[in-house]
Amino acid sequence: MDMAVKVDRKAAILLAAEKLFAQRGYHAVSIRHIAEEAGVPLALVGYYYGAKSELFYAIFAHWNATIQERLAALSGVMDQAGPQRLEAIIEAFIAPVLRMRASTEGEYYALLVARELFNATADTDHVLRTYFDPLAHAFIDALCVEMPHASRGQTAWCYQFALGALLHHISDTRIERLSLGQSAAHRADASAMLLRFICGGIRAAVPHI
Amino acid sequence: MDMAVKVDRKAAILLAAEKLFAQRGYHAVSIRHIAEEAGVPLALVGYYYGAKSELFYAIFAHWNATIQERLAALSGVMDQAGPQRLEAIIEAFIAPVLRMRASTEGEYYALLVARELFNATADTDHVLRTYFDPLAHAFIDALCVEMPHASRGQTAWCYQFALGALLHHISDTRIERLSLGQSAAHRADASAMLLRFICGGIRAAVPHI
DNA sequence: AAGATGTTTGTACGAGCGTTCAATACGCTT
DNA sequence: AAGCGTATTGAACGCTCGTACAAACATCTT
Repeated sequence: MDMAVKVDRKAAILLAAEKLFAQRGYHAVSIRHIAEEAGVPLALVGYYYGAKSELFYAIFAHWNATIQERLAALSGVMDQAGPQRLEAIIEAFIAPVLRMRASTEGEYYALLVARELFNATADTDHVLRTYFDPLAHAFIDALCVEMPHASRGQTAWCYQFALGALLHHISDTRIERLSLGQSAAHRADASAMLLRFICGGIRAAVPHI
Repeated sequence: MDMAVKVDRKAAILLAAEKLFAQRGYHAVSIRHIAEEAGVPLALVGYYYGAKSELFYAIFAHWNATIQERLAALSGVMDQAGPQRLEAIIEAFIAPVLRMRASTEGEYYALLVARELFNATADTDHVLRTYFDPLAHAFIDALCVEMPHASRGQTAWCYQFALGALLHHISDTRIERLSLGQSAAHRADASAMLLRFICGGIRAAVPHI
């Protein structure tokens, strides 16, 4: 007669870890804090995920499918050529991230990625290399195909510039007060602006033929 | 007869804190670690700087003069108009940071700023508002003057995109392996590329008249 | 010589950390 | 009912953390 649904406590722990790691950073969050957020006893965290670092890795392993989707979307774009293909490539680069950031399920994962991709330390280097280097290489490859006159060094720089703009946009908390409250009217346009910013930036950064 | 020079241990502590905070993040660094890096006993850190958070604040207070210099350089640029003034504004925005990142004195401070400006948490919010919001407002103001057809919301977005590209470039550690070793030949051009990227991005992001 | 002022140090405290483990409760097949 | 593998729990371990403090030392004025 208990109306309470059987909740997946293992998933609740992962979700709580995602949220807290994203908000405060790995080292600022304790396992006790995660357990409290998830509503489970302390020892259950270790029971399911082992050490704290393994819990951290489990978050990225859990979302790995979304990276595969992004790779698939990119190769779909590269199958056909066209005058606006750079826009399509960048769209495939930023749209899934922005969508995830706006969703309730992936909100904190997107924030966490922005955090950890940006501040690469010795701890997070493994995650970066395993999950995100392939993605980066795929997009840089695409840029090289799209702009044959550019060297890989140049396209790699462009990718990093674009990634920086995207990630900072993802984890931004200042736009409201920097725009003196006038950004709310344009928030819906932010994705389109970012797309134009990155494409225009790339075209201006690489010397034309 | 001691040949050892009298070293400024207070400065050594600040320098060590700068380096370690920049490399590993505030919460991952202990005061004992800082003391060891500076070559002083543990208690001396607290004697000079008080609590750990105050040591953190002291770093930004110490470098505050460089922010004033950046503000002065910007207002110097805004004094005269011209067709390439956007380039001059962005140059005033990124050049001091890149120069500082390349120097031996300011290397870790630049890294630390990139870290903490990006990952704004409750801890660092005070630093962000006190030292870097005025700088951001000044550059957004300049962008509004340069592009009167754009709203402040739009220029604020542009500023954030540009800041993201700059900060990620500052703290980048992946470019070497992402470019398959071909970036070294272009590293000297990185500043110029970033300048063109940001200016081209801004011009493409905001609708023309 | 004596004292005052600022530096330096070893040490200790309480709190919180990650991790472990034996003990218990549960859900299922036999 | 008994057995068994999984889930769950409270308690404890050893350790490191930030911070405080009194004692020792240096330097300089009186």
